[in-house]
Amino acid sequence: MAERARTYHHGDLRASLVEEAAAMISEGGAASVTMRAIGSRLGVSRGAPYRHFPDKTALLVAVAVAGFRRLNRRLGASDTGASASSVEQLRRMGEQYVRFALEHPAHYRLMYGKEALERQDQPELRKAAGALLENLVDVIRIHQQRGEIEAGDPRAQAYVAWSTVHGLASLLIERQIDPNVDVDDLIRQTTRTILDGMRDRSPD
Amino acid sequence: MAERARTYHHGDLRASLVEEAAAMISEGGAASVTMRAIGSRLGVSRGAPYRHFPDKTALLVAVAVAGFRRLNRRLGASDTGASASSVEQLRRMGEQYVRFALEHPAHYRLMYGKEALERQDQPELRKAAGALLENLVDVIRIHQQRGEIEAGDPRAQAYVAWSTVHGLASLLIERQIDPNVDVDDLIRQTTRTILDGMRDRSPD
DNA sequence: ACACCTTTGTTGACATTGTCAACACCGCCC
DNA sequence: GGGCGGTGTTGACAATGTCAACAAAGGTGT
Repeated sequence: MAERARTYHHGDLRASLVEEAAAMISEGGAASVTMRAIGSRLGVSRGAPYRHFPDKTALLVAVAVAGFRRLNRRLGASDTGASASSVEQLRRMGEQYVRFALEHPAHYRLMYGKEALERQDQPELRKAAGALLENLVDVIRIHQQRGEIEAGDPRAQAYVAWSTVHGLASLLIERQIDPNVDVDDLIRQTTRTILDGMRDRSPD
Repeated sequence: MAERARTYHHGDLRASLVEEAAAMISEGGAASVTMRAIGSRLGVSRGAPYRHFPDKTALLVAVAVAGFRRLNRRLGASDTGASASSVEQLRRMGEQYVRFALEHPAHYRLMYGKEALERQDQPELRKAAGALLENLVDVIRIHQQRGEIEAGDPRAQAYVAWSTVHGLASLLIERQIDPNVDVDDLIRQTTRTILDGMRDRSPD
C-alpha cells in the first residue's frame, strides 16, 4: 500500500507492469507477453514501459523475482515451527514447492529459464533464488541438530533436496510424466525417498 | 550413410539443417538460431528450410529429438552389463546424465524447454524422452531383482531418480549453484543420496 | 531426345516485435 | 507562473518468421 498512488499519469505503472505481465504469463504463457500487449492492457502505449524498465528482459526479471518471493513466502508459511513429526514437516515443504510450480507453471518456468532472460547475470534474480536456498539450508541445519539428517555440509544437502523438488516440478510442468500417474503419490514418494537418503543412520 | 547424398540440389539438406542448428545452439544459444542465419551458414536461402520443416518449431523439435538420442546412447554405453559394484554402476549412469547436460547446456535446455517449442504436444519428442524413461525403468527393475533397490512400481522409482538428476542438471546449467561448490562432489553426493533413499532395507 | 511433373530452392512481400529518438504533457518547486 | 524533470506518445527502423509466386533441377515415360 505504501507504494500505491504515488506517481503521475498512471499511478505506479511500474508495479502494474509487473503484475500484469505475471498475469499474462499465467494466462497465455511467456510468448504472449509482448511490450505492446502489456501496454495496451494497461491502457498505455507501447513505449511507456521503457520509462520503468530498460528493456523487456528487465521487466521479466522483475516478474521472476516476484515469483521467487511468493514461493519463499509460501514455503515459510509451511514451516510451522516444530509441530509435526519433524521430518514429515520438511517433506511437506518439498510438497509445497512442487505444488507452487504446478499452480503457476509458466511463472515457474520463467523463474528458472535463463534462456528467456538472455545471458548476463541478473543480480536481483540471483539474490531472490539465493534467499530460497538460505532458508532451505537453515531448515536442514535444524534437522541435522535434531539428529534426523545426516551430518555434513548443510549447503550440499540443500542442493540435493532442491535438485530433487525442482527436477520433479520441471518434469511435471513439461509434461514429461505420464498423466496417468497419480501426481500426489509421486510427489509424496519423491520427497520421502530423498529425505530417506538424507537421514542420519549413525548408531544413535 | 544410407541417408546421405540421396537428394537434389544441396544433398540431404534436411540432415544438414538439424546438424547445423544443433551446432549453432551450442555455440550461441537457442536465440542465435534464426532461419536466415542457419540457411546462410549452409549456403542456402532463408526459404529453403521450409521445404523440409513446416516451421522453425519443427526444426527445433528435430534437434531436441537428436539430443535425446545422443543422451540415450551415452547412458546405454555407461551401462556396462553387470561389472561394477552393482549400485555404483547405476550411480555412474546418473553421473553421465548430468555430465551430458553440462557439456551441452543449450542443447539440453532445448530438449526440455516446452516453452521454446510452443504448446502442442510433439509426439516425436515425447517418444524420444519416453525411450529414456523406459531404459531407466529397465535398469531399475534389474536392480530391484537383485534386492538392491526397494520393491515397488519401478516406473515411479524411475521418475524419482530422473527428477533428481534432471533437477541437478538444470540448476547447474542455470547457474543456480554456487560456482565455488565442487561440481564433481555435488554430483556424487546427489546420486548417492537418491540411491540411498531407494535402497532396499527389508530384513534380508 | 523430348516434354512434363515433382521436388527443391529463391525472392519479394508482409505482419509482428523490440527498441530508440523526437516530441508532448503533467505536476511540483521556487 | 515559469521552468524542469519525470512520464507517456508517436513515428521509424531493423530483425525475424512466414507465405506466395517464381525458377531451376532432376527424374520419368514415350
